[in-house]
Amino acid sequence: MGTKFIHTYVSVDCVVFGFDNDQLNILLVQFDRDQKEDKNLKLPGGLIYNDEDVDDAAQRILFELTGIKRMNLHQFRCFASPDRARHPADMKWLSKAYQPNIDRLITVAYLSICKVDRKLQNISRFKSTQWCRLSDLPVLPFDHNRIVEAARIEIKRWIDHDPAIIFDLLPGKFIISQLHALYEAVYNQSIDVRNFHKKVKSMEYVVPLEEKQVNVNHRAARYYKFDKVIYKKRTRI
Amino acid sequence: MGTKFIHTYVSVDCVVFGFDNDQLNILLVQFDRDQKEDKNLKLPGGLIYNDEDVDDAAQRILFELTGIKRMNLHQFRCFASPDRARHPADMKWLSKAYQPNIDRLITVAYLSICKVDRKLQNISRFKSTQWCRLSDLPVLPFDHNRIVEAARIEIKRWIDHDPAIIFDLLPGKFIISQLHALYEAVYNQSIDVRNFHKKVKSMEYVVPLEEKQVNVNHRAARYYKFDKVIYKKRTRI
DNA sequence: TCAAAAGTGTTCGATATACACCCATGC
DNA sequence: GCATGGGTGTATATCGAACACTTTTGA
Repeated sequence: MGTKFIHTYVSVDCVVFGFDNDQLNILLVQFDRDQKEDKNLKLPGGLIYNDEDVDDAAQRILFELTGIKRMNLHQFRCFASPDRARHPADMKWLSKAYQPNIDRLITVAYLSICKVDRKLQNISRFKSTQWCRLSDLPVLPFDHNRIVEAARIEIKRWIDHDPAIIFDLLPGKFIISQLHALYEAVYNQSIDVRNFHKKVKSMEYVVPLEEKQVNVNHRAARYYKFDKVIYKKRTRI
Repeated sequence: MGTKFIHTYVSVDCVVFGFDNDQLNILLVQFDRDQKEDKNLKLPGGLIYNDEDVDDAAQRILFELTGIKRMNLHQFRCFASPDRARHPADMKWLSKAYQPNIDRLITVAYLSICKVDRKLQNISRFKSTQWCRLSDLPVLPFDHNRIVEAARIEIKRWIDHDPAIIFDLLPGKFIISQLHALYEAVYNQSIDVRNFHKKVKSMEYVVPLEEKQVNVNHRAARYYKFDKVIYKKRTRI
């Protein structure tokens, strides 16, 4: 009976979305699975500790990676295919990074978002972090490509459930066209500009600032900011 | 390093909803954790095997419990608090049911639904299965009460995402008032009868039958059925 | 004829969609 | 003055919410 049941390590993997150049990006980390392979990028993640909840592990890993203490994050799925960690190159990396003979590993996937202009402080064991456009994502190890696909679907549901989180993808001050492009990127469909302006006007928690763009060779756009306090009041009603 | 990372068993737990007497019910199993405790009810679940995906484990456990081959099911959350399996009574039961010294156990929770009038064939190691009204759920072991709470929230999202699954809670032929009561139970709010009839008429996949109630001491209600084929056509457009 | 549940329509407000032109700015 | 992106309003369709009475049946 003792060998019949799975007895396994558990990891968390985080899909951190950012927004830049009218595109959704995700945060990848560089590791050295095999020097011959060109990029060695993967989703940030790691094994959870004894006496650690998975939610806490995800927070910890994101903190180590970005320096951000309490990131907004959202668990969305456990990936546990028996084959997911059996590619030889992946097993080799696991042996080196953790310990030998890990032939199976289940992971709990998290979704998070982060402003791309935020300065990140990487204190993790990964060499470097980098933003990568969702549209030209490389082939990732394990089932990380599948995890990203699932995350793309999940982020819509998350934003539908709590519209405020979309503003975590933008800088503190933003112009309407950025917000517009972001909505288009998240929902992957084009949105009429006039209707979009109307929609934004109806969000009283998106407040216009006095500041406008400078030195642009077209009409300067007004900056807006997201007002958390107004938002919270609203949603309680 | 070897003892730093969690190395654990993994279980699945299933919250199976049924609908009866205008109420949501869930399927519980009886086990014998401790003869002194009165009921010994818990959520159906069990450890996953080596070489088994969690989704497959959930299917297997539900099959053993109900005899149903491919149940409609939906993973919704991993519960992994370090304390969740540390109540002495729970640990005692784990030792007996599986093996000694399980002090930590993470679980992946699934949601499923089942017609309560369906004859269930329990070939699992649990003594018996029984439907229990959600409104008078006993105190359950582990964090099963928390899991049920999370499932109540999740079932709304699931139905919003795929309206067809609500019909899995009803018998093949049903009357509008049953469907009405079901919606009220799931969304936990009262719904105007007239508006509800209108809504049902707009669902062309809910088709009226010739058959009506007999021997009721009030106007006989018409039976309806859910037409899967029409539903699938619709949603593709 | 009474009790009990079935069944039926209209109005209103809010929300989403479709659609095209002028404005400000730097070069 | 022109290229570039910023910003604006109206009309229509759709959807959800509110609201009360008549019908059928068995006892």
